[in-house]
Amino acid sequence: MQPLSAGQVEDVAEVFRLLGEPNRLRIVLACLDGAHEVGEIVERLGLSQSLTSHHLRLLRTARILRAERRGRHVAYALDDDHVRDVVANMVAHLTEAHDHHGHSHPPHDGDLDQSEGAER
Amino acid sequence: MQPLSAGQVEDVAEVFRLLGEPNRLRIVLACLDGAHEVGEIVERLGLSQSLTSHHLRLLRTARILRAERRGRHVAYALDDDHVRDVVANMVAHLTEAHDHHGHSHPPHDGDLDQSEGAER
DNA sequence: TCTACATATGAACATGTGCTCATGTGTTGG
DNA sequence: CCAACACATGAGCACATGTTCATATGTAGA
Repeated sequence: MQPLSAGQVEDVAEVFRLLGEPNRLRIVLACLDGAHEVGEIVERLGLSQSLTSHHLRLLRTARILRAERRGRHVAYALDDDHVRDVVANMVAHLTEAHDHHGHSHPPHDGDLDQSEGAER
Repeated sequence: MQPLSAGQVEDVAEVFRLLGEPNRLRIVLACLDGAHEVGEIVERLGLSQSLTSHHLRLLRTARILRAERRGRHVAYALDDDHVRDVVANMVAHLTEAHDHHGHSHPPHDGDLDQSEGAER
C-alpha cells in the first residue's frame, strides 16, 4: 500500500470520524440491511427526530448514506458498499474471539504505565 | 449479523473515533509496516513530540497500538491485525476507482438539499 | 387551500477534543 | 551520581461537536 496523500488521509479520517459517534454508528448499522425511513430509525433507536436528522445530514453529505423520497417519507440506505464492508469487518473483528478481556478493558497498557495502580 | 449490544456499539465507535483524527490516523498508517520508535514517528509526521505521545497514549489504551521498550527508546506497533485489516480495507475502498468525483466532493447531497444554491 | 404529517434546518449551549507549554519519569553513558 | 536523552503526563486554551428547542420546508389528504 503506497503512502496516501494528505487529502486522502483526511478523507479516510473523515469517514472514520463520522462512524466514531455511537448514535451515528447505530444509524449506519440500522441501514446495513437495506433502506429505512427516518421515522423507523427514530423509533428504533429512540433518538429525537431532530438529532436523527442532523446525523443523517452528515452521513448523507459524506456520501455514506443516500436519501430517497417515498411519498412524504424519506428512506436512507448505504450509498455504497464500501462502508458496509468496513463496518462489517470491524464488527466481526471486535465481536469475535478476543474475549480474554471483558468488554470494559482492564488497565492493560502494555509494559508502560508502571506508575498506574500505586500512588507515589 | 446479529444486533450488537449497546456496549459493543460503543466499543466499535471508539475505535472508529480514534481512527477519525488525521494525525492519529497517520500514526496508525505509519505503523502498518511494522514497529516504529517514537522519534521516528515524530520526525516522519512532523508533529510535536508531546502531541505524538498524547496520541500514542490514546491508541495504546484503546489496544490499537502496542508499546515495547528498546533501550531508552519505545517502539509502537499494531497490537493486533484487526485494525490493519479495517484500515487497509477502508483505504483500498476510498482510493480505488471512484474518481468520478474529485477528492473534494461537490455538493451532491442526493435528491434533497434543494434549498441549497439559491437564497430565498 | 388548509391542515396534519414527515423531515430538514438554524441557533444556542454544554461538553469534548486537539494542541501547546511546561514539567515529570525513566534510561543510558560518563 | 549526574547529565543528557527519549518519552510521558498534566494543565490550560481555543475550537469542534453533539444535543435540544424552535421553526422552516415539503408532501399528501380533505
